[in-house]
Amino acid sequence: MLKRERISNNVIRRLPMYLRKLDELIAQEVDRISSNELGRQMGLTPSQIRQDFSCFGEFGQQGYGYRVLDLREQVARILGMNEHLNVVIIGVGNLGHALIENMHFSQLGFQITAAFDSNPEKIGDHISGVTVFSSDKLVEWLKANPTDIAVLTVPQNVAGDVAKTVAECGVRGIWNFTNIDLDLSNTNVFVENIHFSDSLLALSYYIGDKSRERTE
Amino acid sequence: MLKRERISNNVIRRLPMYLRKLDELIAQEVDRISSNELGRQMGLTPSQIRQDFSCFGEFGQQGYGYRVLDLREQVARILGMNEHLNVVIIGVGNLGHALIENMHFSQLGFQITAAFDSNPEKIGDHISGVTVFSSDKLVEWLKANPTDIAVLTVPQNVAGDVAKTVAECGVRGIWNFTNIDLDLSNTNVFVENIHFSDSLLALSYYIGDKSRERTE
DNA sequence: TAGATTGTTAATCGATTAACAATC
DNA sequence: TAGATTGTTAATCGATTAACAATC
Repeated sequence: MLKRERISNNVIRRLPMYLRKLDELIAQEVDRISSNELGRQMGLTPSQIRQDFSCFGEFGQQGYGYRVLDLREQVARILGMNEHLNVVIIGVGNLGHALIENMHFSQLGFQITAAFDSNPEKIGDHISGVTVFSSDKLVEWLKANPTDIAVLTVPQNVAGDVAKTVAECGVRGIWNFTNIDLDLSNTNVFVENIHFSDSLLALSYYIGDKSRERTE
Repeated sequence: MLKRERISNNVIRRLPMYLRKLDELIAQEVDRISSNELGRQMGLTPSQIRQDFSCFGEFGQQGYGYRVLDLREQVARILGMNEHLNVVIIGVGNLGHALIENMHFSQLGFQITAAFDSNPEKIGDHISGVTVFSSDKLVEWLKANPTDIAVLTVPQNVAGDVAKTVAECGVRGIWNFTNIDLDLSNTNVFVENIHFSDSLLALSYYIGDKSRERTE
């Protein structure tokens, strides 16, 4: 029954994992799959899988399971992959460059509409079809071209200011690759962080000698 | 009381956040802080903070709070930042390059000992003091130089093989930047994933029109 | 129809929050 | 000493798992 409850973050974070697995199954030309088999392959319980999907609707068929193509389409839709969200890249250093070249934004349903950098040598460059503009033009450009997502791949020391700026220009989300926690609590902008060092330190913890946990 | 229970992933993932905040407080020359004030600044409850730290020992003082420097040192130790873990970078494309140049591995307590790439033009390069070797030398090199962490910034199509190789050579952790889920379930290697597209899709969900959640 | 598998409700498990005695 | 704040135990909340009637 379609309850309209708030969906937990844990569920949302599993959706892209389902998407990846479903794409894999499609590549293997698997037509249908049960929650049982999907759970086995993904290391989740069948219960959890059925609970997760049931947050969004009834995508399966009793006695049959889920049609892989249909389910994939539903997950993609829920994640907003059909909305052609506009993305700008701010900061075209190695990382910004890497994202433009290697992330398949368009395959995921996004369009990179522009990139910005403050280095005069980079302005006018075209990277995988994306034009690099001067950072000076950022505000003007955003006002003329409503943008959904700003990718923040700038140096730490300017991250806070740039975030504030793009928030004021009406972007709805910031994909933050800097290692600082942006404070945009007084705005409606959603911030998604990729904190590399947090991830590395967690890895470090997990491979560490567990005896170091306790001083005793 | 020092129970030796398994510490939950949620707690571990908060440790690097504490570290960042504590470094910030140190920069502001704050000497002591209560769980109350720390919670206010980080958006956590004081209870959670005290619970988190009490997993590892007794780091505070009743009636006083926590000494910022001491607490920072404890968190750093728990995360393994005093262990000088050895890191190799495999794949020196834009992303590998970006990590070598911009992540301050040594500040976090890691040493990058080598980088590897299959492109002959890159071999012999020095990036921020790190030498790029031929991928052909990887196995030989790892056998001669025990290595804790392999950073996987290679193209997707070789990721699985490279992961298997480094696992066999005895690395303890893989920092996986490819968009595939490595299957190393039959090894002791811990895999930490940075799945860019999962993160972007979650962002997309959260800025999306919530009415799209339900078909009805 | 019989078997399989969903969607959903109920039970369990774990994580967060609250409360408070211990103590600096 | 009195006030503040911890570390820890108990209570609550939420997420996962199990069970099962509905149904394809």
